Amino acid sequence: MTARGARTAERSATGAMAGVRKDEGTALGSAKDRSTGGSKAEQSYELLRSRILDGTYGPGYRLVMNQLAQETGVSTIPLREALRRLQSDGLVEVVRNIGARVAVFESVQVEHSLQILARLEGYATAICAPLLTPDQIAASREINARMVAALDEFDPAAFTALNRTFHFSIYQHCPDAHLRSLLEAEWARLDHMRRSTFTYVPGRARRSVVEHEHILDLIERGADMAEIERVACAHKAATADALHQAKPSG
Amino acid sequence: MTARGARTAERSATGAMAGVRKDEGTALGSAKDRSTGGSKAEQSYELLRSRILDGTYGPGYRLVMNQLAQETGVSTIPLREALRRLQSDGLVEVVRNIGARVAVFESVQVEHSLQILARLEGYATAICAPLLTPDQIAASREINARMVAALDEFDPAAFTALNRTFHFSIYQHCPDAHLRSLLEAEWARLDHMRRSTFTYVPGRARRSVVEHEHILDLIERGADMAEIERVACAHKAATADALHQAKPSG
DNA sequence: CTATCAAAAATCGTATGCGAAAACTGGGGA
DNA sequence: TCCCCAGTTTTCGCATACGATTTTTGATAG
Repeated sequence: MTARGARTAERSATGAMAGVRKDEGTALGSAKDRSTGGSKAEQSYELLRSRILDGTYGPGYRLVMNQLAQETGVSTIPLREALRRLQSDGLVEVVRNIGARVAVFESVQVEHSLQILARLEGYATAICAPLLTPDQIAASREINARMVAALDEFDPAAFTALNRTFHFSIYQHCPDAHLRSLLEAEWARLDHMRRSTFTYVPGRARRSVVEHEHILDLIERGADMAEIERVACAHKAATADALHQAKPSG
Repeated sequence: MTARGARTAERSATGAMAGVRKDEGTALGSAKDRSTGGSKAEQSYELLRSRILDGTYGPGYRLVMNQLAQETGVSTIPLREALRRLQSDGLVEVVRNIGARVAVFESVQVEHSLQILARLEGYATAICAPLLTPDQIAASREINARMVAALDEFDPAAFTALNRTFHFSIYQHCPDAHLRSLLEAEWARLDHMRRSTFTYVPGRARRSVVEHEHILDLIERGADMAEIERVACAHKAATADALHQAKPSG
């Protein structure tokens, strides 16, 4: 081994993130952009991600680095990193020497993602259940009530958004940060996929809110974690199945 | 479509100047390496990842870009991408303007990861079960037999490696590529974590191979997917529980 | 001897520029 | 008419260089 690297890994074992707060500097990105995030790579990642998720860059949209650089005012290097991260997230597909484009999903993958999410969410819901305070349960119940309202107003978009908010309200304090991260990534994928193939099974939403209430009841009465997991998993798996029934063509 | 026209690449505002040519056959830079491994970013990713997973770069090891660049012969740009991807994988922690270091895990996270893996693996095993041919089942059974052999020879490392091989032999043909990707990432995390806190519960391995056989039997006789999922999930969750019992301090 | 501050070192962040690989386009031959 | 091939264009890949920020250290006052 090279003796040169002997001084590595010795410094500052604490290494915690320092709360830096330094403004002033480059002329390109507007000042507020920097305050929100950190590096331009980070900002670019957030920007591209939000644009993909809100549909500005639809499925199949080609993300050309030079073009994006000119558009956002940053150079290609931060954009490259952002695209790589989005690639890891599964939101864009990158081909060497060809380019990157927003991922295109087939409808069957929505079901796949829902099934994966069912498992993760079931587990997360179960381990978070004993940690929830009555206040938090009430807040979740209130979100569910707003879902009913969105349903009455025939607002599928709001319903979907609230659905996500509902589930995150349950496992937002999940002790396993990695699990939270996986859930967020999977929800993001799902949100984007639903933009590709807009899927909405009519009868499903009504049952969904009923199941939400059931889950909350189980949590409230301190039910067994295994049962909560089973119910929460079945809840989302039922959505996947409903989708499968509605679109057997794939 | 619409994205096609607005390009205006705007290149080569500069004429011909400073034709610097570099032709050094460095460690990663030789021409034939490109055909084998892809881009240098990809190669760097694979290299760093393998070194982290095989323990060359242990937990907490500081990954200094300049040093890595000098060591591997590539510039910092591909290394940055590699580190970002490893960050997404959860194998390294990157702090802005500070540096990257190999992630350090607490023993409780091994249990968390095992629990997550249990859910994903249970589902994957279930949906792959009807797709397995008798030959493939026989191959999996043979791997399980080698696990028994490793157990008789008191070779925990080989046992762990075979355990991974066994499970991948079942869901290697999983129709959901994303699920495969998640499983691989989670296994990688787990492999690395086990390097941090070497965990091995004595009695667990024997039961593990028995449960493997049980899972194979269920697959062979075409059992219900729900039952296969339940058993496969319980199999790995039992490992997590065994760990929890053995180390209540974590 | 300790605390504080300034200068220096170390490290990351990103802009610029050039080379290389793939796609596109046009012309020539079967 | 269709296929093949060479030149052009577009785009990514990455090496270098410089700027920004953080940490460390050495000197100095208390």
